[in-house]
Amino acid sequence: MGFARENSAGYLINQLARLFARELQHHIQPLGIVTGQFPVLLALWGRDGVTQRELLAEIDVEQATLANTLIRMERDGLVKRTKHPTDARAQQIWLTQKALNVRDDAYLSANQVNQDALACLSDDERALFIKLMCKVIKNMREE
Amino acid sequence: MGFARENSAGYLINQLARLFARELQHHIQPLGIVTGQFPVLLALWGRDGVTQRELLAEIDVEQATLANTLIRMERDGLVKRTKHPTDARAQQIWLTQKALNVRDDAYLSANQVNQDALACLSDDERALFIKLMCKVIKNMREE
DNA sequence: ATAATTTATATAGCTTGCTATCTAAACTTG
DNA sequence: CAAGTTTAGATAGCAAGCTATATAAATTAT
Repeated sequence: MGFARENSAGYLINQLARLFARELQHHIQPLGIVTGQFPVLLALWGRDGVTQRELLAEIDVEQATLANTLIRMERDGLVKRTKHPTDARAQQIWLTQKALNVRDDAYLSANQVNQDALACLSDDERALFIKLMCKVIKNMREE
Repeated sequence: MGFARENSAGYLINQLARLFARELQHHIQPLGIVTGQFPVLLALWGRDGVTQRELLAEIDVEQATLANTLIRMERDGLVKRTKHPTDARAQQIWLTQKALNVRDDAYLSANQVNQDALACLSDDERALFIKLMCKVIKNMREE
């Protein structure tokens, strides 16, 4: 019995995730945003004015992680929060102009990173790679 | 121009990495080890008594990350460090009996997690998935 | 042999993620 | 309506990663 890193899905995925994160970081740093803010921005670019809970439903992180990310995003001038009109516990989260301004460049960056990373694959391989990842994610979520 | 999370390699890989880490965490927690220690243990189970620099050469993290991981491993009774006989700057890193004892169970855990995660794939798909990941990693390392 | 450089490791300070727990408001229910 | 429960968010505290910088020993070069 042994364990070979080069054939361990978990090991490889960890490597990949860090390589992607680093690459994206380099691309979006000039925009004044960081990787952890990306999924939040994606959701809010779709629709803002939502509560933290509604936002959470669209993002695959724990509530505490999102809460902390929002604190940093507010600090960085990416979102503003207002009291919810009817629920005193809740808040509404709004994008600032700064966050709206970087939207297109952020999309471009993310697409570029994905494209460069997968440039070594054929079209078929790329599609298959995505498909396999989705399959495994689904499987692991069900476990 | 848009951006679809479900088709973004980076997004999916981040998801996957977190799912794998969480799963492995659950499996190895009873052994008294945590995920970040795994690569270090793998290397040291192969050969211990090495310096931090030699260890670093086998592990894909930054020097500072390894240094901090070693501090926690020492705290957790997994490694001991002795002065290097001829180089006063360096140290030699040794596994404790505790670390040696969990080796087989740790291998089993990691293999189990990989197997469960990829259980939804056929043998061909599994092999291909691993191959594609290696290819992309290699590509990203070269960039 | 001294000065300059490189090497081995540590430390500071940050982000992103996690679990667990707290507070306060809003519901539910007897 | 008061008591109990659920919900919305915040907070504490940790791990694992990063970059940047510090320190001290070793090596190289003058």
